[in-house]
Amino acid sequence: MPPTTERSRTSRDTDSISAALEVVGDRWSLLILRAVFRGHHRFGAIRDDLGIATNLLTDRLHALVDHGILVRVPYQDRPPRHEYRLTDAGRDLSPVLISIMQWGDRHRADGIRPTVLIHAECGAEIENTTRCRGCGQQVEAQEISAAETEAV
Amino acid sequence: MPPTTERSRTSRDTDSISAALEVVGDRWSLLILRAVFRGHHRFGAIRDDLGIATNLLTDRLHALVDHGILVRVPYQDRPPRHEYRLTDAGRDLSPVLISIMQWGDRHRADGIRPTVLIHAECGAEIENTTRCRGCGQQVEAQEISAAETEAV
DNA sequence: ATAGTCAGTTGCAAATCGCAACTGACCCGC
DNA sequence: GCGGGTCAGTTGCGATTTGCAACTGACTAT
Repeated sequence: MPPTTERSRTSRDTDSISAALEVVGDRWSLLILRAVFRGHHRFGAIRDDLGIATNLLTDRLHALVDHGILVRVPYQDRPPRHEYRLTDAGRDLSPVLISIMQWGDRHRADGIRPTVLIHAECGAEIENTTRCRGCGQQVEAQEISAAETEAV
Repeated sequence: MPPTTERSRTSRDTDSISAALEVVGDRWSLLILRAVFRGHHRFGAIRDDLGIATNLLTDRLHALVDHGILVRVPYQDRPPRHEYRLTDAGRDLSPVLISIMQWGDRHRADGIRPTVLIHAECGAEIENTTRCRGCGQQVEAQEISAAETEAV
């Protein structure tokens, strides 16, 4: 007999998008990570970059550390101070940030000029794409289906 | 004289990531879009897929329509009923969803098997990558810098 | 007439957010 | 050794947003 819960099971409980959004799906976490990607590693620098209330910043930083996205590394002893650095899992979020940025540039850019990312090693432009491993083509949402469910 | 505001300007006000997150940066919007991508186009279907409270679903759907991500199209007259379909801007969010999904599969998958997306036309696997337009290499976060700011 | 579906409203309690003020450990100049 | 400044937070509290549950209104089906 399958386990019976009070409420019927929804796909919210069982998939990786929801699991990811539990960690970075609030109003600040991705912005904090963006700040860290940009080189703001200290409490005050992130606060100044974002204008976030300090109690929220404290909470979010701790949560991101707990979830293994940031690490807190000391940079001086007296007084004890630390900075926040990305873990591998944190760095792996860069495609999320970049795809959001690209969408914003395309569909929300009201006079803001798009951010251009550069590959440090060769100076060319970086882009995020969703493509087919087989034919190499960039694919549109309509052409996507899932192995088990219907799409995405 | 430049316009003076009460609080100093932060990067939160001026970039496309924040602009995008204003639209899809809450706890439900991306999950709703995922449901629509999966083929749930009607109020009840989305509600059942997500287990979301109906007042919130009403709000979010209206907001997504207002922001041009969904359209409300009638599918019957008596009683008047509509379904929610993706606009081009909405479909362009698929890379965001896919990159989040891939991250979740890599870093949050506790026994959940990863979702595999298939290119309908050729049957091969779809993946989201961040790569350099010049050298074609897939790039890591460390290798990225921005044209004007420091990174991402 | 009665029940059921669908797409919401409405009311209200609980959780979260955001501002502002405050703390505590320390450094620096004098 | 005292006042002023920095840094990284806490604490208090009102405002906003969520989440649950009950209810409504337009219809269909039996």
